[in-house]
Amino acid sequence: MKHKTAKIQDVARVAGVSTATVSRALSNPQKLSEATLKAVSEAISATGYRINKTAQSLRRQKANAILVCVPNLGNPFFSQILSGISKGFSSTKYSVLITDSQHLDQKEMRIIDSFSDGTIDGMICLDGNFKSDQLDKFSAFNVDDKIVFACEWVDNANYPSIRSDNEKGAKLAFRHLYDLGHRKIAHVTGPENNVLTLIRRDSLNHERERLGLPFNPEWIIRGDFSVASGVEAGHRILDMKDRPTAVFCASDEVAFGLISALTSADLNVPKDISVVGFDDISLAENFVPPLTTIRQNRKFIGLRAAEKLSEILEQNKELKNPYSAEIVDVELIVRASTSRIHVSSSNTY
Amino acid sequence: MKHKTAKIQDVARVAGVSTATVSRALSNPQKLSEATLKAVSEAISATGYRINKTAQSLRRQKANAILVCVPNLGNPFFSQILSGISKGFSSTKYSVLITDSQHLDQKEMRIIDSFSDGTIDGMICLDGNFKSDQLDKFSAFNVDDKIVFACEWVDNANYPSIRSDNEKGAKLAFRHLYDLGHRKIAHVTGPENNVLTLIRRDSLNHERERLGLPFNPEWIIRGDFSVASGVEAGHRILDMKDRPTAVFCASDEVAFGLISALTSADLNVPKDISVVGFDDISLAENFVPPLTTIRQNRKFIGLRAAEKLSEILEQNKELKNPYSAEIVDVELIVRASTSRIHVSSSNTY
DNA sequence: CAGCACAATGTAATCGATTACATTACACGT
DNA sequence: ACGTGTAATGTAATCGATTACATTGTGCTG
Repeated sequence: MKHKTAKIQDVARVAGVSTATVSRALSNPQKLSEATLKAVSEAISATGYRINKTAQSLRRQKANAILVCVPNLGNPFFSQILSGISKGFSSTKYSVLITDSQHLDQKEMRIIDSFSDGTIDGMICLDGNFKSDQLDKFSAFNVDDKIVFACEWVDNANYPSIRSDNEKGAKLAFRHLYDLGHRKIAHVTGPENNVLTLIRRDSLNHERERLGLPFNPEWIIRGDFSVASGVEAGHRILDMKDRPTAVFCASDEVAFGLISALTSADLNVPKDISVVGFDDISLAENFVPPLTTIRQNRKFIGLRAAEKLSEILEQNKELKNPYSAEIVDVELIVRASTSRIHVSSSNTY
Repeated sequence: MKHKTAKIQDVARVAGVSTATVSRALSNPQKLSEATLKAVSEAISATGYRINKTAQSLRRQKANAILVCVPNLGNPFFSQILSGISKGFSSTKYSVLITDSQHLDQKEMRIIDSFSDGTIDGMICLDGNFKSDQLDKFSAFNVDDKIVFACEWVDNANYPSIRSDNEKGAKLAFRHLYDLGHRKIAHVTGPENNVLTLIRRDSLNHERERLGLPFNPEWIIRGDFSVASGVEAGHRILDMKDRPTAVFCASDEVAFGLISALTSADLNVPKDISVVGFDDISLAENFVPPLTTIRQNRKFIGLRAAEKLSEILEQNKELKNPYSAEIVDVELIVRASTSRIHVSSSNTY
């Protein structure tokens, strides 16, 4: 028994009104009399009517859907953000689409296509890796004002964004190590062309200079936020003649990899080397040892990004500050992977 | 300079043909002459035409979108599956929507609504927690044949599914511990109403009985796949008078929490207690100690689920085996969290 | 060369909801 | 009693692509 689902015509017939009235009952109920409203609502129950969103979208020229562009869906870092975004849209009429931009060539054109074929109304972009010619295309196709960046962003481009206070995070991490007596502090960065890599590294270098600490270029180790790059960095550090006494990692995963490598080589964290992460992913608290790290409120960032995009899409008049970057506070979480510098491991200097 | 995007009418005018011809050029090029095809394709470039998928969907009565229902988007376990699913659909015309079913009441009706309002054509469900009355609704609304389960599934319900060989996984884990000399083997389960919990626990119990090992009901500890429940289980084990010498955990996260709790209490894993996980999430390899676990190929499961749903949605004739469960092989990955039983920790028995 | 098959293309209805504009009816002021 | 404003509702065009059916033209057969 397969019923063809009822359409607005059927409801109209059953209620004894026109389709216009049924439509109004749904979107402008205050324009109708009590009696008609009741008749329509009964007809809707009677027929089991469900609105057809495709027809509605076509007529209204609005998809009621947004896209989340994730640099790498397989990376658990993004799941919390996604969760926040999903929550932020759960009480709205928007559907949430996802796409993995990692191995997507011509990603900017794919995105533009989704806008121009009417699939999406807006986008939250967790991927800050766009070149200026790609952004120019966004402008050329008039989609640039329907994009919000979250976590990552693009420098020198006027897009609204929600992001952590990375500068403060790096500074907190560095100061924490400094306050524990560490002077030889290494840093495992993110990938080279990444805004987060830059801002965290710059903030760290700035603090180091300000405090007049020694600098050894070897101590800035290229990573890519992954566990594997942490392991790799661990091996590099083990090989150094002038070993740092503490390492600030650009992500918790890097810190895990690093600790794993150091531990396998019979070094003790934090006794021999202190390690600080960045993110405070759920496992950080129960790593061995529990990881000292900078907490980013990823779920909140996702939620706010969703709210911000909603505002933009629903706006009737101009927003006051459409292009502002909203900076979300971070927090130093001290656990057991850092400790006061051990005498034997500190060089005189 | 805001261009109204060209529609099929515009292309038709520029190419000097009818809209029908343009449409055919796009979907049935073999029906047109070389010359017209060329004219149309030139007109398309000239006008910058992009098809309007909303109009296409309305006319074709097909959304070209699928929904992935995730029990908890914030749980990194699902990110790999999502990544596989996304990859599986990346070369198709389907968009991928996501929804978090965790705190969604009437989730089955929300899903049915998405089907009947034309938002989606099919669904991949990672959430096996549906009661039979909810499934009955799926049948009543004729959407039951457009759903594929992945990882989890529903017992006694005829849905296609892709899932790991959980039975074998539990058996491999148990046998591994047995072969290392362990006889007192505990198990931290998943949440009570979960199919994975059941199948893994049953498989374990079955092996235990088969091998005639001692059973202490205390050794079956309720968990919920989370790190926190692993920590909790760790405390329970520490309090036992008759401690197990090895623990098989229903997930890697549980194993991490457990190891973390045991280590904090100055027990050594694996020397004092061996621990096996399940999943082989990316961090397992670099935990301290590296975790012995059962590898599930989550990305592959996601990919296959995508392929299976595609087949179902594109089918013209009946599929041979629409309701089959596809079982994906699992693998025991031996790392450093398990070891041969230590004499001092083994009771005579 | 009539008749027919078939290939190429056009005409117009259609998918289902929305909404500008038209109509109706009733209330109120003069 | 008549004009006028307004609330409630209806009529029909519209969003943009698809496709059943109609039409045209070409070549081939007997």
